[in-house]
Amino acid sequence: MTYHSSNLDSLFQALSDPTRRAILTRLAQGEAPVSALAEPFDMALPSFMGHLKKLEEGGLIETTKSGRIRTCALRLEALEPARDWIDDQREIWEGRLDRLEAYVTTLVKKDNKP
Amino acid sequence: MTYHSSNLDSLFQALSDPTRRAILTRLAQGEAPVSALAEPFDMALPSFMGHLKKLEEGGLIETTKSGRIRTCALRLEALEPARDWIDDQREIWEGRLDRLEAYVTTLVKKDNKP
DNA sequence: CCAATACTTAGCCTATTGCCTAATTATATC
DNA sequence: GATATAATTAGGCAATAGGCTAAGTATTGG
Repeated sequence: MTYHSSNLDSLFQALSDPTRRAILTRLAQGEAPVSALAEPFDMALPSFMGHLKKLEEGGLIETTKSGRIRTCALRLEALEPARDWIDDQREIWEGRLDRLEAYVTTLVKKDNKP
Repeated sequence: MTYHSSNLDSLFQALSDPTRRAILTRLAQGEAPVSALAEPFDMALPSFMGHLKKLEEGGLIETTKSGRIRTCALRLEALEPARDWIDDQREIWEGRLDRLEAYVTTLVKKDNKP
């Protein structure tokens, strides 16, 4: 059984921290340099950079450095695989119900045709 | 700034492991006892139980014990907050674009009415 | 009642996470 | 060219994660 899909690991992992989700929400309003991003957080800069690194590993942000300023931008499309996985679960679940329904229907038909 | 929302933490955390996602996918097809669930995984039972515990903490499964058998069932609705959070990000993003669009429209109007 | 079954608990191990401070490096700015 | 600014690197620390084995507790079937 192949139950690994490396992207979802780092993606969900990146989303599992409130600081990181807050960063994403901030970036959903527009890109920003590291220091401006970090400002609202009561955290040393290296710690904050660690979060940015996790977000980048998860593909959720993209950063570019120009001069001494590194600018961070959201990569919204990176959320798609997460959303898709969640939707897939519902589909499997609903598939299950459909099958159960089909099965029950079969039983009823048998009952009505003895 | 309140950037904490404890549920999403444990929810995304629970989803960040391939073994746990595989368990959920299995459960989307129907509930199952622990040992049957564990069978496909090359892992000691206590380790596997650790994953079940994480899933339960994230609200993703519900377990009930009857006799010596513990049955696990998926709680699909627990995925909603994750899905909602993801959708919210897109909305914020789109809101940002709308505002930009409105701004550009304003500029154009100004240009056309000197 | 005895043994097999199905978990549970306890304890140990290594790697990762999340946070820190201090020191460096690389630009700007005066 | 000296100094401030923006980020980075290095290293340390406690807690959590994810795995293990071994031993313990209920239940159930013979």
